[in-house]
Amino acid sequence: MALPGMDALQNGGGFPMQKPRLEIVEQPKARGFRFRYDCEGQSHGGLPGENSEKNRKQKTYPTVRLIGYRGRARVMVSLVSENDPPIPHAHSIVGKNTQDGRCTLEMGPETEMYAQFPNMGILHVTKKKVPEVLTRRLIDGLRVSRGDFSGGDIPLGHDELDQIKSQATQYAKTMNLSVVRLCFQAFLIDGQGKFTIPVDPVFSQKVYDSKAPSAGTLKICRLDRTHGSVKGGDDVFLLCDKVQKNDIEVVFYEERGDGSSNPVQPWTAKGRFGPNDVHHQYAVVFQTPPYYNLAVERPVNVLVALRRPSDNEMSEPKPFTYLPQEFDEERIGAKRKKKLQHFSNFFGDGAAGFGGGMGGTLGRSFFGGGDMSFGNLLNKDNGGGGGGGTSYSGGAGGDTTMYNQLG
Amino acid sequence: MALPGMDALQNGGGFPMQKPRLEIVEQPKARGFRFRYDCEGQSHGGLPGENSEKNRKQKTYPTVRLIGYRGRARVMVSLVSENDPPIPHAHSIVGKNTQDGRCTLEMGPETEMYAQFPNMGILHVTKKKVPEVLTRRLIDGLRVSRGDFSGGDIPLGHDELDQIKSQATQYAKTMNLSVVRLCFQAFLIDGQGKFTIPVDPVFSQKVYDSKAPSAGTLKICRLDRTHGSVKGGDDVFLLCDKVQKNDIEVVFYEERGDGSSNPVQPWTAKGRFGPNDVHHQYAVVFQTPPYYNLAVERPVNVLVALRRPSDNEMSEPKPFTYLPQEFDEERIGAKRKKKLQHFSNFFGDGAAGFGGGMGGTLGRSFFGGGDMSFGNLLNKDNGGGGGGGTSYSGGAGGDTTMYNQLG
DNA sequence: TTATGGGGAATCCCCCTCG
DNA sequence: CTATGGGGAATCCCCGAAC
Repeated sequence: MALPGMDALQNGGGFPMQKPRLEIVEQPKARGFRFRYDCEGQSHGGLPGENSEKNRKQKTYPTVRLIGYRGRARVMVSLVSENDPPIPHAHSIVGKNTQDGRCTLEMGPETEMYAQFPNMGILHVTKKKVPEVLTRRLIDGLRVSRGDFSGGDIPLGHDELDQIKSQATQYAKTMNLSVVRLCFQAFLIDGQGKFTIPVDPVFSQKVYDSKAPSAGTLKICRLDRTHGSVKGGDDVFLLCDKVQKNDIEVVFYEERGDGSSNPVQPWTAKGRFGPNDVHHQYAVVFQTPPYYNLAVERPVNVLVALRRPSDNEMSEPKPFTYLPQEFDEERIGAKRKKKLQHFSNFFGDGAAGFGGGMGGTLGRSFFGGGDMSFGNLLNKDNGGGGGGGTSYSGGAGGDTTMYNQLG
Repeated sequence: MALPGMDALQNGGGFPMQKPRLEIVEQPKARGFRFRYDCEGQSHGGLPGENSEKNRKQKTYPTVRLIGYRGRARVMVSLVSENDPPIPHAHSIVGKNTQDGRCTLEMGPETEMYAQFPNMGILHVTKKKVPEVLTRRLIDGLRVSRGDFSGGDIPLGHDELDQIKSQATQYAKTMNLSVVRLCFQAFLIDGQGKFTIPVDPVFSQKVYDSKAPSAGTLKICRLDRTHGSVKGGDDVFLLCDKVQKNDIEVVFYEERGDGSSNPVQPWTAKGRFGPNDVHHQYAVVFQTPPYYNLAVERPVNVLVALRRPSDNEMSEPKPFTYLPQEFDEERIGAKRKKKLQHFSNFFGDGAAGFGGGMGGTLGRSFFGGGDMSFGNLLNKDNGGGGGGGTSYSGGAGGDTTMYNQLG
């Protein structure tokens, strides 16, 4: 009788042997999920799948499928850095079937070689503990790379330990704690009934901590007016979810509903405001940009949305209507003015604003090639600067001189 | 030669002996000063005096004066609980001349028996450390009460220590960390040149941590309109400093400038909104209340302010102008309506679906164009149609049940 | 009730501005 | 540059609706 693994690898026999591989059939939802600190307790909901329906049913969860193999296998999910090469992330996966920050499930023919991961919470490690946790992760990785699946400690020389610690400290400095990717690794069962035969890992799309100021979901909650002159310059108060004053824009654009493949670049323009018009991260006071065609004779429906330059995220749009100039003038024309003069001494005040912008990036290098073996972890090459050396710069140099739009 | 203390106590001799007492000649400023955590470092400015001018010079600081005595004395300031009986507060005074949370200065004839305390910072202890700090304070107090001014440890029995700890734990439970009072204690010099003769302590008014959500200074930063109909019901977007949604009101009132002693209770009314109209603590969307006299024929200037019911604090007011009804009607009258018909196909059905919940009634909301002389006087009209009954429900099903005012 | 979600309090960090 | 101030990030706590 053939070993189960080999049998499966031959795909039932007859076909040329196909290398088993993991496929992500449901990505984790990129935005809207909140990483939780240890102190918050667990059970605040699991990371949903990309196609999860927010409101009612239709909950989905990250799911992988093993292709080119039929038999027992174990799938392990862990967290890795947002950028390649993937390095273990300091955050942990918590919830059912988790241990040491990873979540492990078994799959087999009875699950059609699918593995779905509901109930994965992401535990947000505190900044202070990042080096400590990373050290542990590196040691774990090293052990596994040596073929030791025991989960126990492994003997490390002083040099090795020091090296790992310094490496962890290095990683800690640049690790972005508001983004992770899921790393799925499968192990096929071997002749001794142990899951030791590794399949190449696959990495999910990025998952952003919804509580992070730089990654939260953009949302326009309220607008104090939904109509304005084609000439622009109307003040609008916009209430929103948390934004950052140097990384937010108000975008006006026209919907192109006349054909899904319309090649015409639609009109867009930015509301005009400065960092000081962003009120405590929750409101923006801006002036409407002019519509591109001042001569329209009928109201024009366009859309307004928030946009975050640093990652190009956009909010759901809200409708806005541009009113023709003529329309305008009729209202504020001669007759009106006469009336107003009458009371003119009672009024007089207003507001204005400016603009700003910024960004941030990340880069890193480590973890041999694209594969997850930690083997070269301790090799000589980690001192050399050759290669990725950029560090996170988000937040520093504010900018009060650049206008989002000057008119 | 008489002892200096006794001499002084007799006030130069001749007069009947007057018991020396401390008098607070400059109270600490009650609001606007921020308590700082240890981790924030010191030197963020000292607690100012009540009459300190915010902007430029004219800085004042808490000051006491010793009455009924002329000679050397030591004045010690410490923090005590907001309510009587005063118990030592867990926060500390930090800065110059401070030790163990207290600030000590000497005074004498050369200072006219005044002592001014500039540069007192208030160190905000963390919640976790409150019991520990209070224990220390109680022990210190006990030592002093035993006449031991050494500052060292004193022998305590097990029972005593336990008692103190339990007392401290008790206090810790109810201590309000966002309010303190200053406790001024003077000690006159004795025959041995030591400051051991106590004078009755005096307590300042309450000092509130400006960073505490329940005690911060109320401030209206921006209003999206400063004019509305005497009939009320106009939507106003108000941007403010941090408020709490269940402890905030928008108050309209008329200034009574016709005599400082006018006994007439002036008109006041409250803006109408629910907790859900308080946007993340930094904005309030409310409807104007009607003016008491709907028949006025000229605009009326009133004031709007934020008010916190829990402590009756009010913000600086902003002006608001009520416009006569007639004024209103002229603008939205028959002539206008005709014009609208012209564009009616752009709205109505489209408007409803399109609007996505922004402001219910579209009828008048077209007329948003900038009226030059009136600013945005007539722009914000979505509350208009429904006789004030409509609540703003932008997007997310606002709370329409609890109103500050239903009128 | 226990998952699930979310607002905001308590704590901490760091920037700008004004001499 | 420190003194003085202030915004907001990181961490933590807890409530109210949905099961």
